[in-house]
Amino acid sequence: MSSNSSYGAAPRADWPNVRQQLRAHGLRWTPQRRTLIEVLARTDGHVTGAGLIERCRAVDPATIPSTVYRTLDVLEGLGLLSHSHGADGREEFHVQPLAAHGHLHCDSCGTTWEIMADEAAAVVDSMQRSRGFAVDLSHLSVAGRCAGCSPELAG
Amino acid sequence: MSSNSSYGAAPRADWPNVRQQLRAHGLRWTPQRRTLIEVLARTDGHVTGAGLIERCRAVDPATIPSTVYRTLDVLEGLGLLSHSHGADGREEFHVQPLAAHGHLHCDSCGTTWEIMADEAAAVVDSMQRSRGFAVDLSHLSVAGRCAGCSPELAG
DNA sequence: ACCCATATTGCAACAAGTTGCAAGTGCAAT
DNA sequence: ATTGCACTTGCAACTTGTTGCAATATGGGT
Repeated sequence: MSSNSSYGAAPRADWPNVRQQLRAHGLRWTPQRRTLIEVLARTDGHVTGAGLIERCRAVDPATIPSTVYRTLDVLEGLGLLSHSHGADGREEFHVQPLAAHGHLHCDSCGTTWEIMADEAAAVVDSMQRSRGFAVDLSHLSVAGRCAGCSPELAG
Repeated sequence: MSSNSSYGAAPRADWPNVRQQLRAHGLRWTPQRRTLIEVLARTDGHVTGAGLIERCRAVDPATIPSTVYRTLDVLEGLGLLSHSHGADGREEFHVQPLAAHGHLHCDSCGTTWEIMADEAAAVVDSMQRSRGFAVDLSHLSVAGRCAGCSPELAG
């Protein structure tokens, strides 16, 4: 058995206290949730639902998909993570980093970039002004063609 | 130019000539495609893939899902329609109207609005300038909370 | 330590798509 | 009308999620 001492704890979401947060909401701490949280704590950035299930199975082969998806919902409710839909519509979870952000996805090369708040200000402000609509930046996913793949440069 | 009040039975896609367009691309005209196109010609606005299949079955009960999805891909390739992903990630097809546009979806009340080019100019221009990224407006789907559902007004 | 209310789990069925492949068919040339 | 190529179809298996329900387990109270 490998002693899982400090694994280089990252200052991301407050994983060590998830248990308290769950309890504070009348929710429970279960082995299955512990597994998923262990995986999430090691996760850096984006993951798809399927990817998460795969990693959970590495920890506990008995992992059931529906349980993972449901726990993911709960954790999103607690604000520990958010999800959006990639260009193919598949779910993409994002471990809550220091700031909410959207994504830019190139249909041609498949690369994905993050759009931080200042860059997205254009949309956010515009929708807020013209419609009073509050854009959910963490769920924003913009598709198109990146500079490197643009027709002009590609020839 | 913000006077697009007449948005009714406009000269939508050129359905009568789809056959010619297919042929011009070395593609074929089949009964199954004819069925789907017949349905699309009657369709006004947005539809989900499942919804389209359902309508096709009303015309031809023998309709097979994969065939519909594949034909949809072909038609999208011809530029006759486009698709994006709703807030739940499900596919949403859009019969090509007079202009490409994105969508605004309220997570609270579920209403969806169309964002026309001028409104989306903020994002499009911003991404083009800062990253040389060409946003695909027809695939853009922005989620958030509308004015009517905003906490301030609702409380 | 025991109880109990109810949050969760596991399972199976279902829904929306996607994909590989062999059989079928449109259509342009002959 | 016939032929042939390659575009299409139908089918089945698979992927990603979602949902209803009965069985189980968590955690506060005693």
